[in-house]
Amino acid sequence: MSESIAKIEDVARAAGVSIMSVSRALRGVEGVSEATRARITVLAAEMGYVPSRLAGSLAQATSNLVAISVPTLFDAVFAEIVGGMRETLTHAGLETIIETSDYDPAREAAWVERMIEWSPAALVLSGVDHAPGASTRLREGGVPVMQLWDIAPDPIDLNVGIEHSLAGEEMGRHLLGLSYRSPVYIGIPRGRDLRAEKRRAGLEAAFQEAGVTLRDLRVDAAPSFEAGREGALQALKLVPRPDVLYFLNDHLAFGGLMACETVGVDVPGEIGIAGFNGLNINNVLPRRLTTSVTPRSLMGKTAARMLVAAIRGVRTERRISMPVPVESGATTSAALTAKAPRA
Amino acid sequence: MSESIAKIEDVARAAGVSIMSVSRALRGVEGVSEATRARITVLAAEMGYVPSRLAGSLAQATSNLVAISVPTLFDAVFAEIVGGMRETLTHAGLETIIETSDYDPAREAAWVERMIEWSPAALVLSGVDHAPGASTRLREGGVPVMQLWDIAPDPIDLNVGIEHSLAGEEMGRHLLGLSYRSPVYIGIPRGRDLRAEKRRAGLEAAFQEAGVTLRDLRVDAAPSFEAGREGALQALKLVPRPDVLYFLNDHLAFGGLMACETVGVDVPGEIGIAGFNGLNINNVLPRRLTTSVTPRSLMGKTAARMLVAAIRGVRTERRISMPVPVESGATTSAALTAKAPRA
DNA sequence: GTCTTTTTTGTTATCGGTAACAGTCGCTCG
DNA sequence: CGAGCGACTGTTACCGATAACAAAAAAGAC
Repeated sequence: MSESIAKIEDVARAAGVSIMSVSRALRGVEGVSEATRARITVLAAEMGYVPSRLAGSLAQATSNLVAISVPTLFDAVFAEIVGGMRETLTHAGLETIIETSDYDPAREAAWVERMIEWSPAALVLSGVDHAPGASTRLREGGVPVMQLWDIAPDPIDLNVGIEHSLAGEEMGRHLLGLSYRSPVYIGIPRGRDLRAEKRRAGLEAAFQEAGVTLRDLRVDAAPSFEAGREGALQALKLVPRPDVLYFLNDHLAFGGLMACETVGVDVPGEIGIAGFNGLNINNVLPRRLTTSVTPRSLMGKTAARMLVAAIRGVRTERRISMPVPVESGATTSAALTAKAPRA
Repeated sequence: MSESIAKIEDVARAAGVSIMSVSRALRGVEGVSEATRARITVLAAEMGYVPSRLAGSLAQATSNLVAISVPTLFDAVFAEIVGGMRETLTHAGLETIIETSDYDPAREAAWVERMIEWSPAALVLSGVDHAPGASTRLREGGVPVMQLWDIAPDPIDLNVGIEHSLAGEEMGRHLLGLSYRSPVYIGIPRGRDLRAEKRRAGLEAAFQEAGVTLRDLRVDAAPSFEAGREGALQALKLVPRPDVLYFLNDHLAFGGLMACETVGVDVPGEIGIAGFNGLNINNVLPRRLTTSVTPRSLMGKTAARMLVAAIRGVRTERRISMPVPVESGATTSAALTAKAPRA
């Protein structure tokens, strides 16, 4: 009970020293003899002394908080990115505070405002498309900012990610190479997931170059299994019937794959399926998804390292674009005969 | 540039009032005329004034931080629980700070120590089994504590969750009712996921009552799809061959289901499969998993509401145990003939 | 029109630490 | 043997707000 009220002053009095000595001793800062440091450390532990981060951070005008904003945690992708960051950050003595913006730039902007009030050690945003106010605010603040998951032409500060349009393009070329000529993109309504739109655009560009038109199918739902299932069911009814479906991501692709299985459409015999991310669900599927493999954990780890460096005043590279190789699975195939566009 | 240094004093000077008036005006607290409040608000916005939470929280001896510890975010289950909490908490003006303990009580305990330094508004822990030190520390602090996901006989403070042993028991009875007599539990090594162990124990108890012995199969891997796949492959080689597999959770169960499909074992014709959680992946599977449906989002929401009440000094119920109904899917069936134990 | 009340505004002390500077003390060095 | 130096330890002045109380101004009461 007396524990909860022990403050640095009490420890100082008990040890017969000034509070500065206690402060120095407990922080592991130079300027105290080992003898007194030991005495103080023991005493502090005995008294159950808990230093106040609030006071400490206030005095030092900066905290050890790293604020991270992700669209959602339901998606394993962001969980993995955050997971990749955490280890490095925790190791560096940084605390992480997480926000889910639900793909809403306004929410993200509001969060930025709130976070700045905490004098964070750094801010991490997902993507590079922010509400106008947020970017301005971030550029002028002295806080290190990391933009993750996407690549910006002129990042606010630090930037680690992948070129989504390029990933889409490469997948497009890959599918073209497999002779697909009637592709359909299946995603959620325009503007919700901007990175997905970039991939779609890349895919479209690749196909367009070969004179092939990409059709669009939007399902108004959360970007998960069910949306993919729904999208696939609708796509199968399209006339002319598509020969390949490019899903927003692996979750949707999996839902689509299951839908095909349910209604008895052979994959890749009758139709091809491609996703995005290379989730680990792929490791157990009887038929691996064709997908682009994103380096999620590595991305997080790299970003965290850069941040720690930046926080410590060391400036490293500012912008890292990571490759997103296409992984050819068993849900697409070049062996099809009926692949000429029937349009 | 001057923006980043504007402090309450500057706003006060600019508005020609004392800093207390500014403080009151901006916090929406009583004690300022609407006229001056309006003037101050505008001025503060113009000057880009950002109040310091560090200073504010220090002065008020409490912050608006709610610290949440979950084993992992990779598991959609915890993402959903946290998601359920967030909305309510954010709405109440509370910030959430998340830790992943990776199922390690020592890490959780260390985190508790670190978090207390922030004078959080509340602490949320997953499960009810903590390192001895942590519990003590938490009981004596004046901070509201919520234990989530599991039910404790004597919670530290607040407690919302499900009875895992009961969930296991009910599944056991359900499987018994379907005439299964040679069950195998597939999980990760003992002691890693304590809730899973309780479910297993419940299942075992139910079967034991009918004179049936439960066999154990442990896969030393992360509790995900792959572990289930691996476990199922091993289980299929057991002699006598099991007639039903109870997986640690739906992730593993799905991996197991896929493994069976891959090697051509008919489910539920040759073997039954049951999981735990009722994940949404179930909504797209051609063959729905038999599972126990956990109220994850509701659990989070309920917990958040109780916490907000507690933080505001209102005491509500302290302990809520939620039901976990068995959902009979298409991966188990009573129609089997070869279900007599061959042991 | 004077005396209360009530509302609005300001003052002072404090929250729990840390930075920067100022002593102290014991030794080494010339 | 006193100056000079390095290793400790202490003092003072904040960090940027809020609580509690005090004072001044406005609104009512009679």
